[in-house]
Amino acid sequence: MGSPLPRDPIADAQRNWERHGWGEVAAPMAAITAIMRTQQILLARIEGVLKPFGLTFARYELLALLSFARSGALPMNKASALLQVHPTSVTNAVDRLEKAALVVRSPHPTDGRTTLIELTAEGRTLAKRATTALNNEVFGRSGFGDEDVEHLIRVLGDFRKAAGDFTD
Amino acid sequence: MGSPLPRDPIADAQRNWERHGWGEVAAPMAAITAIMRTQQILLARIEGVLKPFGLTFARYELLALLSFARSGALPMNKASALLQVHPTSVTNAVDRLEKAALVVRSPHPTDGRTTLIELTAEGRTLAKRATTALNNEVFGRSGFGDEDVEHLIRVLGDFRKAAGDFTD
DNA sequence: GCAATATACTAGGACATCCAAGGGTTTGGA
DNA sequence: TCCAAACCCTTGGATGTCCTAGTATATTGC
Repeated sequence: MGSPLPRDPIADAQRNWERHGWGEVAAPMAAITAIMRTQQILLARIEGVLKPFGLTFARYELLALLSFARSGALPMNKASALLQVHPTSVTNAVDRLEKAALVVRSPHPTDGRTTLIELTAEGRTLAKRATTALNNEVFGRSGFGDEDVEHLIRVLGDFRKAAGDFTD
Repeated sequence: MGSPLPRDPIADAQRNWERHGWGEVAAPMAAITAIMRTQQILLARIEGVLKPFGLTFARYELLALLSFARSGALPMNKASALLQVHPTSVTNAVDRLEKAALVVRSPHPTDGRTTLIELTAEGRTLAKRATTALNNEVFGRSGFGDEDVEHLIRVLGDFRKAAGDFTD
């Protein structure tokens, strides 16, 4: 999107924070800002790999989730909970996936309120192909060292748990 | 948005990856997914704090950036580069900030292509108040330990540099 | 058994991000 | 000098996220 900057803008922000008397929180501010930016970079890479498949990350996540469900189907509310996104976001993703014939909506057998999302054969195939691409082109070349990966999993896991994501 | 899950969905995904023969990349996948989710949680907290000020994070970042510029003004392309977002995102943010009378657009004195964004008095005041709130309610209570913060800054800094964000 | 409450999904709206294109301004090489 | 290439900002369109209702179906409690 732009050429490299001569200096790290987040390190600069951290210095500005310190210079203005916020030294106490300058480091956490920098860490949080770095997380935001890293997410942006990673998302762009992922979307780039998924584009040829006609998928976005949101839709891919749903496909992948369904592909791991024993029956290949899940209630929408379950998907919303597991993906940790708003129910309307799932509705949105399912609308588009259904248009692409990758999933189908079907009524829940016993609960009339619930809608099941079911993977189609094409959906399952595409999920597999997209997963291979992502693993080869993004996750397999994350740029993070093995130790850093372990550290990230632990630190962010603790954070997410403290934030109320899960009990465990 | 939902109540806590009984189990960590990312740890489950990692197990699924391993179970399907992707053990090599399961850990980086989990780390990356954790970064995405952590960003989502942090963004929600930040937006929650900024809402009373009538600000979003994107607009706040622009205000904060301007407040650190000596003259309180910056060219739009400079802001785009420093915030590392697409130029159209800056246009969008400036449109709204200008409607709220927090910034003003003015022509660049020597380059007719460039537009300067300038902080108004209210903009400067609001930036200061919002910064205090964010520092007290988010950055000051990040939930990350001091060592983890240092580690995050280093690891993500290396990642961003490798991704081409800056030279330094 | 029936009304009140809780749940599930969807429609509409506000925002943010990016990409593709278009119009105006500068710069640089022929 | 002058025109093509480069640069800057904006408009319009596609997506995604969330929130706030609104409708339909289940569950609960009296």
